[in-house]
Amino acid sequence: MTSSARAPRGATSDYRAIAHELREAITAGRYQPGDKLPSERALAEQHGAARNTVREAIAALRREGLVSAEHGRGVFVRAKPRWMRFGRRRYSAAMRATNELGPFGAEAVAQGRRPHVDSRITRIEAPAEVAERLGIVPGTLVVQRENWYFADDEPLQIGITYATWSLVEGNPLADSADLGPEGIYGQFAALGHVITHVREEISARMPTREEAQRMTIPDGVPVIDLWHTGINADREPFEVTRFVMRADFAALDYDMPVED
Amino acid sequence: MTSSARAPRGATSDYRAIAHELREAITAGRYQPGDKLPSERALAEQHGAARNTVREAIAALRREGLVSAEHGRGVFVRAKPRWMRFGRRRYSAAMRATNELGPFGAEAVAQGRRPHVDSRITRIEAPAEVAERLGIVPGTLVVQRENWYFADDEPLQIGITYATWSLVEGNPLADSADLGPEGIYGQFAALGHVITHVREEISARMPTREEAQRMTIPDGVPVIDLWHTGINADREPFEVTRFVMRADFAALDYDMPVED
DNA sequence: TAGTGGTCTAGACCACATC
DNA sequence: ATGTGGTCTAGACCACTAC
Repeated sequence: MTSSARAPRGATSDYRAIAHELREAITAGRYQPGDKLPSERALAEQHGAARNTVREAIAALRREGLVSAEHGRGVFVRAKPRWMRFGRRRYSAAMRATNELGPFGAEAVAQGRRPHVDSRITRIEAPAEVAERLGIVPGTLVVQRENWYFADDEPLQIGITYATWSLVEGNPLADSADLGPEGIYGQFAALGHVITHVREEISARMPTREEAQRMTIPDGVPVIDLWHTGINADREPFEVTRFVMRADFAALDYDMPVED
Repeated sequence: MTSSARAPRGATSDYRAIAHELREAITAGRYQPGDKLPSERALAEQHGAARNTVREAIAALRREGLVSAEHGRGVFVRAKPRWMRFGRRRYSAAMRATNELGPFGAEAVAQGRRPHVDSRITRIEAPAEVAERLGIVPGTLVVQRENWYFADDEPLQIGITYATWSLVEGNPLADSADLGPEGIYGQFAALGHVITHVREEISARMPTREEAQRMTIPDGVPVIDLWHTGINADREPFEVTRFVMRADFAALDYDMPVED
């Protein structure tokens, strides 16, 4: 690599070559998930490069989500996580009746992880994005139920549910974390809103700085940003939930008829 | 910033402060989409920092997708793109009958962009991921129809469709880019497979290095990775398509009944 | 030719993890 | 105390764009 200052660059570069070598070693299995890479200083010496150049290579691998740096410990090969899959059936009555943990808990347990949900319930004025989907005027009072979903104490997903205050007032939906065995859709059903359709608007993006911090999202991992609207038998929306999920553990799996 | 070498770091750092200032200027509108930021050297002088430190700040903004660097020209504020939305109805008979452009073309035209599709049709042995979804043995001959979708000559999406060779042999599906006015599902219908259900498996991830190059994906933009399976009236899968879409322009929008 | 971003060097000190 | 990654400096040359 000492030739780099003289040789033409462009198609290639030292840091790319180093990244390529490490990437290949990882995909070939010479470094296993969880393994520690040599230190930046060691790699620099091995390649006859400056430490900054090695850092460029590692930065590239981090962007790709292949490795993860831990301050003071080292750079580690990321494990390929198993995915939790969420689908249409999570809203069905059958799911509600048979499953006390909810779809998140069920998925987590199936993967041998310990689920745990934190809730924070407040009353706010509906933001535009919520009002639009609920068909109400922005500023109308709504309940906001913010749920953080953890697996083994690692926050993997946030879901913030909104419904008009006038609908939920007096119901556990308005102030209680415990919604009983039939969960959120059981309570809405008791209020006369049986979920029959859902609308799911899905996009993906990089996490905001705040999301990355609060959810401890590793480098190079996008989030799935999902707006979910619950719709009743009269085709009226009665509930909106925004999910933000780490894309490296979550996937969506829908099967649906082409026509209604 | 000259104090940085002496002041404790941790909660903050020079490059973070510079990134913060630029980020705020962008979100406040002092830099508009398309505007050029000051050069790295100018920013370094303004902040009394080394150029590398400014580059760290810009790297952070690039990861967030806020700015885009162009070699030899400068660093520019990225425009917030409008999204194309793809939903369930793209598979409906009504859509097929009324729309010659297909869902991609329709969306592009609606946004005032010029659509264009490149196709490459080959015959291959089914990869495991395809075979699994089609319910066939890996290695079975399948047609592979690789479509590149462009808007204003910018590649935004790839869709690779697979179907068993024995099914499509002799049909335009086997070798022709032109599938007639009713498109791909019209041809499958003619072969006795009317699409009645779809399964859509959705995940998001950073693009591979190759995808980023071939699709010219800017920094900090993830892709939506979608496996679509077409299912006929007998509940048999007959077609699989893998879509890879730039997440900064594509979104998915499904509405569906909770029960069949 | 001038100005831009891209890459690289050879150091330095700080903050964190581990023993 | 040692080793790790995190941040920073003050330079240098290369590659690309625009004039």
